[in-house]
Amino acid sequence: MTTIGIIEDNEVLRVSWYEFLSKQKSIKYVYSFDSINDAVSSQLLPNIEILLLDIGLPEINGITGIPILFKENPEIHILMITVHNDDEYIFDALKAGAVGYLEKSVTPAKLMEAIQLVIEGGSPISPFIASKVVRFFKEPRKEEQIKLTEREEQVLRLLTEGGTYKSIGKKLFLSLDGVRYHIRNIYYKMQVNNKAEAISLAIKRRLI
Amino acid sequence: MTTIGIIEDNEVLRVSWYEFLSKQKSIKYVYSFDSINDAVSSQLLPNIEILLLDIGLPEINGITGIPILFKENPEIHILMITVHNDDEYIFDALKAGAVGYLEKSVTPAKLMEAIQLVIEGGSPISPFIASKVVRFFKEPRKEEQIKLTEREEQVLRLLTEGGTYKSIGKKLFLSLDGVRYHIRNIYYKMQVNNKAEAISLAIKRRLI
DNA sequence: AGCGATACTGCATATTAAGGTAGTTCTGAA
DNA sequence: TTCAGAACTACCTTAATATGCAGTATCGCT
Repeated sequence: MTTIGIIEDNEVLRVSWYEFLSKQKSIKYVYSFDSINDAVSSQLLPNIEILLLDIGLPEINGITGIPILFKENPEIHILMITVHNDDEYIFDALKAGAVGYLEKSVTPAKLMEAIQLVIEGGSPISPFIASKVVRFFKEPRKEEQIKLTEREEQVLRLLTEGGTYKSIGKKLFLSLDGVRYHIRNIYYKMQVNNKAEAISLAIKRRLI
Repeated sequence: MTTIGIIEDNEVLRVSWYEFLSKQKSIKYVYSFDSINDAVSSQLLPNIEILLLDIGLPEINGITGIPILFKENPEIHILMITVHNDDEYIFDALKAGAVGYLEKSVTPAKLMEAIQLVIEGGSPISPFIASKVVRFFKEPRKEEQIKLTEREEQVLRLLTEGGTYKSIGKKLFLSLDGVRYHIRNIYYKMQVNNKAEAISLAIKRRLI
């Protein structure tokens, strides 16, 4: 038995979801609001387990509202619901801590499936949105991947952690010049000429 | 009408999928192989649009096989199929360019649904796997958020790009000591004491 | 007018880093 | 056996960085 919340400014949609969800036997209560502020001032947020959150809201939009909602209830599971394939917001929503991302056109059956999934600890993400996320990970499969030796990787990792030549040498049982030697080679391979650039590139390209 | 490939070393599974997929009217051909090498030497890869790829394969495993398969057919859509929730491989597979990630326990109906999705450009990812991906994006919440002033952000950004104090000063019309001043404050706020740590943290926490 | 916060500038010093050049040791391929 | 390369060690010079202490200018607030 779950308690669900809805924040959606479109009355027709809000009411129809409310009615639909209220009928489900696995759902105990359904609370609906038309804005973030409305939800917060209702004091009901702490009771809500799963919240369906629209992105396009008046005053405070869904994305910026996420931290506010978490402040009221750190345990809440937020499921974003979006009209168009609001690409640009996906990552912001996920970063802010949303657990899933559905399109508004979702069928009631799929909605219930998604809610069930959230309860079980899954993340419902509609497949077309997932493909954006997947593309995010895809690395330029091209040729010029920077190939570092094992030793160089160790050194680079310690560099990114803020190690000095001296401390790295101590950890890897190398002389100061040994460390220098590797760093020179790393810089050459990465086409950079200082720590800062090396670290940025290493993290961005996930070399470490 | 689609052409599907299967690479799976477990004969029972391979045959049963083969039989099932062969019966589907939306599928033209199904080719099945028991290893990456088998698939490559068959010369059939260029004809395959969607490939179901097992992770646990003999000799060359699924993940390391991905680049090899792409070499034979850069347009192929690879759908990973895994036994256990092989968490550790998800990101590697996505990085290598897989479009989706399903569990072996998937029902035939869901499998067909996934294939259809791939054809339409989506990414089928089972929700429990998606939740791992989602967690990857999640940022540490407000309280630990480091708040930098605009000026500090500018300086930090230039630092991560490999700028020296001198070059940063020139760009921001600051004296060397002006740059120093901001960097001191940045380090204090970030609780670090050198460029390297500041840059790593800045990128990881996406402060810049 | 005085206060505190913010945004700098200046200087001094010790440490760290970058780049050049050169020599050693070991290993594996020709 | 010889040769190349990798993985170091060594030394030198200059540039860049980290940190401490001191001082100034501006702004909003009381």
